[in-house]
Amino acid sequence: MARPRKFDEAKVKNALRDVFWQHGYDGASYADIMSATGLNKGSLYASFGDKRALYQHAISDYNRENVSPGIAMLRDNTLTPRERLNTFFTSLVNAAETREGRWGCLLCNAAIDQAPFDQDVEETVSASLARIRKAINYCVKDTPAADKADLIWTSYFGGHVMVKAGYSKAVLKKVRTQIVSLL
Amino acid sequence: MARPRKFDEAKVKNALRDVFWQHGYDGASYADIMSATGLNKGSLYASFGDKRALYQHAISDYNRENVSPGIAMLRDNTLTPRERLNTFFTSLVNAAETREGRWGCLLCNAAIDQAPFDQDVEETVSASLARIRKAINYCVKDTPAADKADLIWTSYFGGHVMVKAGYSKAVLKKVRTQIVSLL
DNA sequence: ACAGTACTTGACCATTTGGTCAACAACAAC
DNA sequence: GTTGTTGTTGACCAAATGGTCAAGTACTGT
Repeated sequence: MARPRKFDEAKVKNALRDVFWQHGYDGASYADIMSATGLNKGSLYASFGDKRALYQHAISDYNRENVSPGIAMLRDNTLTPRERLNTFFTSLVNAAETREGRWGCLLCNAAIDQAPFDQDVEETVSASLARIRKAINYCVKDTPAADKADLIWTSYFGGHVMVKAGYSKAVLKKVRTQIVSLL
Repeated sequence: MARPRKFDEAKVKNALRDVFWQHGYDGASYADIMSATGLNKGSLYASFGDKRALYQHAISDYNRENVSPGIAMLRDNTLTPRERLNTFFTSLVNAAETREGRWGCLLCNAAIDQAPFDQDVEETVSASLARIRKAINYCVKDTPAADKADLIWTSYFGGHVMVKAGYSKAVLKKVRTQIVSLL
């Protein structure tokens, strides 16, 4: 059954996600991708397809490893809605002070620089945003903020724009406080 | 005193702003820029500088022509705060259904795809975001939403992410309703 | 040991990228 | 009309881009 793969697929996918997360689609060249994954173009093409396909893999990976845990937390009934929202927006506060944080949110980045030019990306991204929207809705549905779910939702992504713009932790903390005070 | 310029500087700057607004920094090639402005590289270099400088001009133009009027409106005391916020978020609703609207917000786009890699862009963009923040603060300072200004602020930019992701008018209308209901 | 198969490598390709420059053109001052 | 200055043009460049492929390699099954 032929020569086995030399690389760890999960690690390569993580590396792929990180490169695109950090540099965006246009900003990530094959030079970047190759050095991040440790594979060269031939192998990448054989295993995953062209650059667009690599990007899609990156988004899928982000959904699985970064988005889904957040959604699960928002739906975790062992915590109060307030605790859940607080945790959710704390990830934003922390983003403002870590190196990875400055990468922002891959969904947000993809929405802005690729969704208008690639229908597959648009669909994947908006589906994922919709999942988050529903999770927030679920989280606040029995609270005084039940009718403000979409406001909370958009504000989360707006916060990621602020992180990318270089705003400090303090500003994001204010946003978190104001969100939590809704319920 | 020598040969006069053949082009209308204001028109060229508008064209410049639109190209970068629509395609982003990396996405806009000189081919795009030349056909949009009607000038060729030599003239662009002589008049404005390199590509980075062109981008800076685009952001300045956006600030002057697109951001400042909104800020003036938010500070217009002849309107009620509710009217002002409603108008501000209506621009978001309208964005969701026009072609230009799908370009999103240039500040938002610049924050995401260039701010982390270009300190000048970061400074220009975050200064502009700060102006908007102050205007919203001013607008709501004597209302029940006085302590929710930053929430309104981030939510506005989050809304632009949704527009880019392809969300319909209906969703943005919900956000607007929820914002206005804060005061 | 051999053959078959799948993975890996790096050289190679056409195209596009941002950027430069020498030649030319159009005006103002005299 | 001549001169000096500035604007415009398009050919040109090196570097980088995404993508391909023939050759070599490492494993499995027999």
